[in-house]
Order: sequence, then C-alpha cells, then structure tokens
Amino acid sequence: MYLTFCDTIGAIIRDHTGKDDPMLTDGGDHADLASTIAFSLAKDLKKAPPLIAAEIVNSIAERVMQETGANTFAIGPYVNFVFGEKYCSDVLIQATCDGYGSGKEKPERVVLEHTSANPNGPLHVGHIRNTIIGDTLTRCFRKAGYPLEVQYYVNDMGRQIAIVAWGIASQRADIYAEGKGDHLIAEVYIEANRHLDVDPSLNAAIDRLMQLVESGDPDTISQFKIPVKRCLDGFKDTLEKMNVKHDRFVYESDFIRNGDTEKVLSRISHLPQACIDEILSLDLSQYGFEKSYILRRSDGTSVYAARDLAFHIWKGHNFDRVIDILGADHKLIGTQLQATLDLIGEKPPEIVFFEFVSLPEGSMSTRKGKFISADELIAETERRALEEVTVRRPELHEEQRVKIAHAVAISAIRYDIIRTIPEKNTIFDWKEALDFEKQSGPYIQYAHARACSILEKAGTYTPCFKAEGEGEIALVKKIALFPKVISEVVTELKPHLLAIYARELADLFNSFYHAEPVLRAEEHVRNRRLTLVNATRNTLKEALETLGIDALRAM
RNA sequence: GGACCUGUGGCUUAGCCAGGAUAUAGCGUCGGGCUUCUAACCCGAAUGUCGGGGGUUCGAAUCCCUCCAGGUCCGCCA
Repeated sequence: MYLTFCDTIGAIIRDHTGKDDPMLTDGGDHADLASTIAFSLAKDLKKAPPLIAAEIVNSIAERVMQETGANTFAIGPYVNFVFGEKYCSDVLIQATCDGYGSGKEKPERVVLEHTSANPNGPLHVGHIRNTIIGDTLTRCFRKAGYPLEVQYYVNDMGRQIAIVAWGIASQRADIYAEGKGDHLIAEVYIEANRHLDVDPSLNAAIDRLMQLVESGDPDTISQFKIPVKRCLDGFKDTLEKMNVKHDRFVYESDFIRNGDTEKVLSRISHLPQACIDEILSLDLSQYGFEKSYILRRSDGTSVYAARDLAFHIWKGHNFDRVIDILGADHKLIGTQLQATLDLIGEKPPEIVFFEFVSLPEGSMSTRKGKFISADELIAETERRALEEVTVRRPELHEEQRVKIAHAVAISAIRYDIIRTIPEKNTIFDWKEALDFEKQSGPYIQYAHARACSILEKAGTYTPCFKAEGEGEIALVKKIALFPKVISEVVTELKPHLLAIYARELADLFNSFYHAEPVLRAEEHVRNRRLTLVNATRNTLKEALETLGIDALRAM
C-alpha cells in the first residue's frame, strides 16, 4: 500500500514538474511522505524553494487527494503528504490476512551460499554472523516471492582438512569417539597445528596428502571424508538449533572429480592475461588488482580459488541471481573471483561481506583454540533464559518452560547479531548477548505474545478496519511499511533493516498498549482496537518468522 | 608501504551509497508509573566538536581531499 502510494504520488509530481526524479523522502515527524523537489527546481525557476513548494501544492493537491486520499501541504520548502483514512483501512485489511508482506511469486531463481565454514572445528560466534545474515536474507527472499536454494559449500580438500586428516593419523585419534564431531575435530586440529608450528618439516606430509586427494587416491579420500562428515554433522546440529537449514551441501572436491576445475583452468590458460610458468596465475591489473590471482601450484594441484571458480560457473548456469555471504577476510579473493568470472564472460556473484566478530581479548582463531563456540553461546543463553522464564512463569511445566527458553535464547542471539550493519566490526559481549530487554529479540517476541494474549481474552469480535487517534494511526502506518522493508532488504541485501523495523513496530505497539485500553473500551472502539491488535500481531509474527525467530504465543 | 571497512552522548547503535525539516534508538544515570488487557513494559529529564582539519553546495553525519585511530587483507592457505 505504501509503495503504491509512493508510485502514484511520484508520478503526479513527475507529470507536474517534468523532472525525472520526484525527490521523495521520508516525511519524518511532519508527514508520511515528503518531496524536496522545490530545492532542485529553485535554480531553473529562479524562485525561492518555499514559493515553489506552495505552488506545487496548489497544482497537485486535488489530484493527489482524488487518486490516493492523501492530504498535500507545504511546510517551508517541503511538499508534504499525509495519508488518509482509506490508506489506513486498506492497510488493516491486508495486514490481518495470513502471510501479510509476502510478495507475489517471482520467476527469478536465486542461490544463496552462507556459513560454509571449514570443517576443522565447531562454528563459533564469528561464523554465525555469516549464518544469521545468510539465513535472514534467505527468509526475506522467500518472503518476497523468490524461489531460493540455500547452499553450504564444503571445503573437503583444503590444507586445513589435510591437517585434520594427518592429525587423526599421527595422534591415533578415535574419529568415531562419542560426542559432537565438530568439537572432536577441533581438538585434533589444534593439536596438529601445535606440532606443525614446532616442526615445519612435517608440512611435507600435508602437501603429500593434498596431492594424493587431488589425484583421487581412494584411501586418502576416505581419510578426508570421514572427519569432514563428522564435523558437518556437528554443524547441522548447531544450525538446526538456530532455525537454520541448508537445502544442499556442495562439496568442493566434486569440482575436481567432475573435471570442471580442469575445464575452467584450461579456459583461463588461453587468456592473454594468463601467466604460465611453474604455476598458473592471472593478471587482473585491468580490474585494479596489484596481486596476480594464483590458480595452480607448481606441483600441479589446484588452489581453492580454482575450485571456487568452477563452483560459481556452475551456480551461474543454474540460477539467475547468485549471492554469497563472506567474511571480510575474503574481500580480496572474493572480488578477484568476481573479476575473473566477468573476464571469462560468466556471471559474477553478488557478495555480502561482513566484518569480524572478535573477543575482548583479541581475534578468534580455530587454529589456536581461541573462540567461543556457537554451542557454548546457545547453552549459556538458554540457561539464562530458563532462569528468566522460571521466575516469570513458575506455574508452567518444565517442558514448556524449556521450550520457551530455547526460543527466547535463539531469538536473543539471532537478533543481537542481525541488528548491527555487517560492515561494523564488533566485539562479542556476553552482557549484550544475554540481554532480553529492549532492543532484543525477546522484546519483540514479548510484544507479540502480549497481542496474542489480548486477542485470546477478547474471543470473537466484529472487525473494524479503521484507525482513530494518534497512537492508532501511527501504529497502522508502521504496519503499512512491512512490505516495503522486505523489498528493501532483498534489493539492497541489508537484513538489519528488518531487525530495526520489527523493533520499532514493537515499540509503537507497546506505547499504544499502555496508552489505550482495548478490552475495556466501549464496543465500537473495542472492535476497532482489537482489529488493530490483530493486524499488529500478524505483522509481528510475519516479521519475527522472517527473522528466523519463533513467534511465541505466550512467554 | 598499498587496498578495503569502521569511527555518531559514559557505553552500544540507526541514518551515509541515492545531501535537505529540531541526528535514531537502547544501556547506564535521574524522576515517575503494576488491586487495571503479560512491567521481558510504559512515560518524562539530563547527556552530542556526528574522529580532526580543509573543500564542494543555498544546505554536509551524508559527497570530495587530507590526517588520526581501530579492524581486515596483501600466502603455490582457505
């Protein structure tokens, strides 16, 4: 509804002024929508902006009212629009329907890759920033109507995995030991690196393993495969706890076995930018890269970048839009990948880069065993959440309390991570992660539960799709923005916008809740407010689910 | 040394790409509000050289230049 109104008003301004851009902007406290077009016309017309604004209002107000029911007026140089009753009632009708905010089905197929952590230790609080950005975008794309496949790209043949395989053999570790596989692998990996640091000559054994696995040696392949699988099983456990699921796990080694890597390397070797001596590398200086892009080692084995090219060519052929979520450490290699694909006429991926999460004592390192695992984070947050639920709802059965605590914990974790823009590097803070108040997931869940509770107590009522008074109108107008927010997230790849929106919607609902009685109001007001509570409830539910957070009905 | 990202009240943070109305919220501080629809809440107050300096513009947190600080990268690792 909001977007439709913007389009209509934009077209009217365009018609009237002849300018391509109607200069629409948020109206802030003054209006629902505003245009700063008077500033840009000032030079041409040689008139003061406030004068121009007044003239524009005079000429378009009537047509705007006719087509949208919005009020047009000027404050100084700003042309302002305030939406009217029809807008509010249309919004309420839409927002009380199941699936509010969903876009119509789009033909464009999207593939999104996220997490893709190396299987050499458990997911830690840095990795899950990737996971949560990726999963939230996934949910937004699906909400917007795009068919989307989520992939996990498994590095099952890199140096790190060779180190794990070597570590298992040299430490005689029991790869089938009980416990969570990813944590088990981390122990082996950390210990193996300790040995390699002490005696670098041991690296020869790692190199040998990498040659064997690339040449297809069956024993080495299974030596790699078993720990990778154990680790991945651990990842899947952790991801499931966070409401995250991948549609497909794509194995890096497949692009060696099916010959795709060889094919792309051969294509590249014929390019004028290719440099072939002992190694194969590519000169990307035309794209502004100083460093050449190395694709094959002198011992003939391929590097990660080569396999990644093959993977992305495959994705580009099977999907219309390719999106990767990558840590800031991949910026160079990621942009080199984009440039190379562009050079050979393939579709480069869109990449969302996110900056690092570090610990107060410094950056995390799986290799050095310096990290807080996602499992620890979840366990601790659940423990705190259970304490909280037990204090608040002692009458509930333990099973029920545990269930709520889990949903609250995941909500707190996911929200804490997604609310910050990806470009900001953050320091992990237990106090913030365990905060269930205000700018948190549980705060939004609570607003939803509160709305549910009111509606449950109300029983049946006659819906009334109207809003009256400041608080009601502000709330409806916020509800109206939900579809716009989803579409912004998808076009700009900025999932934090949804997090902020959901919190602001909860804020407005809480203010409304405290200011206006619902159940105790006289009948026609009660019906109207119950309809509004229901619209809010539904919008909060859709927003929470799109954030990957359970919309609890009680907490 | 070079490249990219970040720097907004004591702390955390939105706005920056597409410049425009008194810069967004939270935590913390101070003052209020639960026999009344779930207080994981609400209402109010105080707190700002938008890292520093230049420039462009009628107008800059936003664009350009420069400097400073933090992070990341610059491997025949991934």
